[in-house]
Amino acid sequence: MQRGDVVSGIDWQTDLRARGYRLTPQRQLVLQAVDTLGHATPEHVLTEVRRTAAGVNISTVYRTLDLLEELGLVTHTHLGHGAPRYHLAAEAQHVHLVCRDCEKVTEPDVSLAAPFVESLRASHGFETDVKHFAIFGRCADCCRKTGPTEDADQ
Amino acid sequence: MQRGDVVSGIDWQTDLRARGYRLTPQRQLVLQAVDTLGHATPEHVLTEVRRTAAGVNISTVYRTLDLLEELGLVTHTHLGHGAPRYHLAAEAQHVHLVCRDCEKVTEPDVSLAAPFVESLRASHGFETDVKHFAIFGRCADCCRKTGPTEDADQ
DNA sequence: CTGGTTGCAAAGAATTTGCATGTTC
DNA sequence: GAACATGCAAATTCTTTGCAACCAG
Repeated sequence: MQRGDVVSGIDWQTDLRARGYRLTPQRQLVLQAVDTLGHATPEHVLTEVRRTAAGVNISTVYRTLDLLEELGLVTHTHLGHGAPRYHLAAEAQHVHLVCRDCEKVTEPDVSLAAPFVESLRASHGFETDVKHFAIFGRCADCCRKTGPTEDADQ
Repeated sequence: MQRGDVVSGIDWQTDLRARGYRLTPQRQLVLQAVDTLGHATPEHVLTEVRRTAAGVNISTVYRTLDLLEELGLVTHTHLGHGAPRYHLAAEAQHVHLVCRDCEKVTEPDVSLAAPFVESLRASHGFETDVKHFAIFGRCADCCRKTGPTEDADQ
């Protein structure tokens, strides 16, 4: 799956209509922006969309993101405090390591979490939604700067 | 460490004063409420505090939670969408499994995540803050009700 | 007494909603 | 042309801030 494949594909447009929704420029642009930006906030998406269509309103972005999520095209992740981050569902196969100091986000492949996901299933019958998964801590760079594990758990 | 030990202890009160802060009824009550309630929102804390002291203001709760966090007495966790949840730092030795359907929170011991934390350290030099860690998915009960893994990753 | 704290009200930031107008099918 | 979408403004929700009155040390 490559960047752009989902957005330009007609599958989702067909599905959209099949459910009684309509295809609008705003919906195409929002989906495009989510694809282009990576984990973007609604505000980011708005800014990107407005580069093409200046009149688009923030409430349309919120409504459209909800719709695209309902259609299964995008998902959101909570990276902490602020606004939720949206990305294409198709490219969500990574976990998010968020540094508490520099706020950098690293995205290792989801397979890294597989043993952990499996242990949760075995011990608690819990089916982990890795797409919604954010992991907080301190990145390697910041560990080096701030000194060793001054506050880390474990 | 038992419930109440931190709140009634004089260590934090000494530390508070040593840093030039003052001991007020509001601060004691907020700390007490955090202890009593478990993972509570600021709004929950306010309600609990007002059972004893009706005049306390929400902004005092926010300010006090920030202060207690700075002192290392409480921490907060993001369980998803809504407001952050506060609990005593001393009793934070668990991870949070949050069910996307029923929103129930299960709190298995932090040791369950130890191998995963270790693998992140080894592969990315990332020091995971297990206290800030929320894991989304579907709990065993909801898996049973809704049918098998209709949407789980992996 | 002196400066840290609080309550109150107003300001912000993020998100949602009502509704008239506009657009897709 | 009818129903769905959008833009706009107002309402919500959550949190922060300015400031005068208050109170802990």
